[in-house]
Amino acid sequence: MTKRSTKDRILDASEALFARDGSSGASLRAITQRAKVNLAAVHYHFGSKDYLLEAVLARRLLPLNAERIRSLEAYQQKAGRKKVRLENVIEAMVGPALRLSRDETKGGRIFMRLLGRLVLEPDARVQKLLTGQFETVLKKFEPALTAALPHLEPQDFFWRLHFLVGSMAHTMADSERIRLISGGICDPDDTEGTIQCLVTFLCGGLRAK
Amino acid sequence: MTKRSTKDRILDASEALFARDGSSGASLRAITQRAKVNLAAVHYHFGSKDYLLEAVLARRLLPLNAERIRSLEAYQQKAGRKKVRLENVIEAMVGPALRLSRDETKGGRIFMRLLGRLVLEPDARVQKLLTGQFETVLKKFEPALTAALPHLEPQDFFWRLHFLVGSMAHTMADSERIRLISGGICDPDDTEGTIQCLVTFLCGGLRAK
DNA sequence: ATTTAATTCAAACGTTTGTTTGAACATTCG
DNA sequence: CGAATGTTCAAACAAACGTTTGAATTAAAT
Repeated sequence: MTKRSTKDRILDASEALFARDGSSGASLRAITQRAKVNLAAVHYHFGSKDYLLEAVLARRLLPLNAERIRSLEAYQQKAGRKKVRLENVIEAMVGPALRLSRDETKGGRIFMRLLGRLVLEPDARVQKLLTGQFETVLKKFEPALTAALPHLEPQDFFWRLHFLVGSMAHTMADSERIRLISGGICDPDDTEGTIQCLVTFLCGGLRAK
Repeated sequence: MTKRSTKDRILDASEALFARDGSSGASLRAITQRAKVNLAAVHYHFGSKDYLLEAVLARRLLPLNAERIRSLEAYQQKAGRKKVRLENVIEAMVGPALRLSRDETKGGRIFMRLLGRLVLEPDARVQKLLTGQFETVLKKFEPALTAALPHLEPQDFFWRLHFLVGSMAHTMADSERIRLISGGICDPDDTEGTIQCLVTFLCGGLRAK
């Protein structure tokens, strides 16, 4: 067994503690202690606490969005000249994210909780990074979405996209509450079932009225 | 003009800074400075920083949930012996919350951002307070909801309720991003328009398939 | 093997943190 | 009035914070 590098151990520990305690609540001392690494290693490898947070985000966000786009393009190719079904567009958008959020080997659940917290953090650099990522994805998805929802006014279109993001983010970030409030009826560990349920809900909402 | 009491000034300042910087990011010194109050006043009036946070929450949550239940009961009375329409049940659930979130005189926008942040905070006391509040509301709404959605399996029912909470929370907490990503097309200050748009989307999703 | 560079480490830096203290001030009540 | 209670205040507390430093150690290159 070859043990993980210092950098990776710091990233893993940061992800976990940023998610649990928030970006200001998690201290570098707690992080380095968990990573079994010297305190100064953070500044040596990442420069500062802020840059460390950016690195934690980039490590997961870049592959995720690449996978979303890849998935959409696969559906587009399969559809050939016809337009992609709404269900498939939505699946390409929320499927990869939800699958990542449930993939423990990639720290998914933890990362998604962190992401959920950061959405409301007003730190300028973090916000720029997040909205930048979102716009990249949106630009790729917008044509397919409008094609699948031709009757929708622009105003309703963007609002419903906003609602979609809310449902998706909430489902990814908070996977245990649903088990609690449903009295165990719903199982968030059934990833594909959750995705299908979410896609159905979202398509119903997007097509409403 | 009669100026606000020390306690209220502390609550106002705490709400704003907890929302902006997080519960651990906001320092008591920043809070008391903003409130124009002595540092020790927090401990005198509230006991500790943690109890202060609880007080900030209780001040808004208790009236909000009372208003939700009041609104649902008004619809039930108007419906008489018939069951309440789904649109009205949802309006009673999300309407008061969204109206509060847009009511500047009650610090709504600020409070909702705080609420959005706290949902993912694992602090035990905060979590107990939040889920307790939610369960109180759910218990009142569940009969009306299942009556309006008779064909829905329990599993789908709870999942969709979960998605609903996500859309609602996201819309309440983050009122400026929608303006940004829509290029100004959507106006989050149009409270009633937003509510109607959200209700339509949610009912569409809840009734899907 | 010797030099050079990359990495780790313990220790300390100056701030800022939540909390406590005891005296000063204000208000209320007998 | 004076006693008593409620409230504010400046100052200090120890602890924890992010960051820096310079020497010790390891790895790579010559």
